[in-house]
Amino acid sequence: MIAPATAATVVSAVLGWYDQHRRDLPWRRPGTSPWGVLVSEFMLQQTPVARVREPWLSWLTRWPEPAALAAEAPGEAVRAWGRLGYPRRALRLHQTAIAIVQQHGGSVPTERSDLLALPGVGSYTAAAIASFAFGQRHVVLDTNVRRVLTRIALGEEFPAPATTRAEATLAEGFLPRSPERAARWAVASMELGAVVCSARSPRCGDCPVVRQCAWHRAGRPTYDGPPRRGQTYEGTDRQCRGAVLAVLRGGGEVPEADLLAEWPEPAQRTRAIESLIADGLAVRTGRGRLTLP
DNA sequence: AAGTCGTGGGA
DNA sequence: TTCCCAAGACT
Repeated sequence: MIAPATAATVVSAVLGWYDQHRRDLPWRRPGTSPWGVLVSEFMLQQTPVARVREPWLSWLTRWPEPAALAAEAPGEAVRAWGRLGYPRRALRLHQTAIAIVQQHGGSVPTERSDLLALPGVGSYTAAAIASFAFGQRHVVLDTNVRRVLTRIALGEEFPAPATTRAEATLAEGFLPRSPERAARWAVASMELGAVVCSARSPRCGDCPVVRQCAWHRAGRPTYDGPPRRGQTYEGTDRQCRGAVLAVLRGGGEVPEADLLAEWPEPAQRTRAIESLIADGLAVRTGRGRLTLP
């Protein structure tokens, strides 16, 4: 835990820092719709900010509201997703647009429980949308905030692999009472983690709360917890799926036999195609051809 | 609850 | 060059 007075000091300092140093991101512009916020949150799941900027702008131009996307074939969403990665997110975003139209009259729901029920919206994303789009008071615990709080309050370099309840409790200890301030704290603490308190090379010299940071005070000890899971990619099914989908994104129907015919592992190629179909990211048309859904 | 799911860039 | 990891969700 952390002393309430200390938490309040940290919040004030971080809010002040945010006012001065916040990045100008398109989805933070005043006037961004809840739909715009929702789309940004989908795109930002595991994808860096820099790569989301352009796709977000064109996405919102093409589909300025949920109904516009809902009216499209899912494959259009997958194609427009481009190389953002994890294309199932595009599918889920499309499904979410449909759910918003069918169950919420075309407007992004404001209740956290309703947001949570949308496909592709988990604990973090629901809280983020409710906070950023509707100014509500929620614990918004993403990878940035987890790292910031772990360093400040626990004195460790990295949080545990999985979010614990103790961590959520810790985060609640920082959450300001007023919704307006809580919502600002949510973005601000995320921004601090993204820009200053980064995973690789934290810029403690620029940090507004170095003096309150247990990790810094302890001499920035190196992480000694359980091994952080690596993400080997070369040679995996994911790589193969990505290659298949890249071809399908090119458009048209592709003869399955020609699709990645040169792939070194035929079994893996077959597995990738079947799993993409199972996921709804590809469909077989007549005569053994594959296309986007 | 540990694995799976893309892709690219900075250190 | 290689490695690490980035506003997670889902099973």
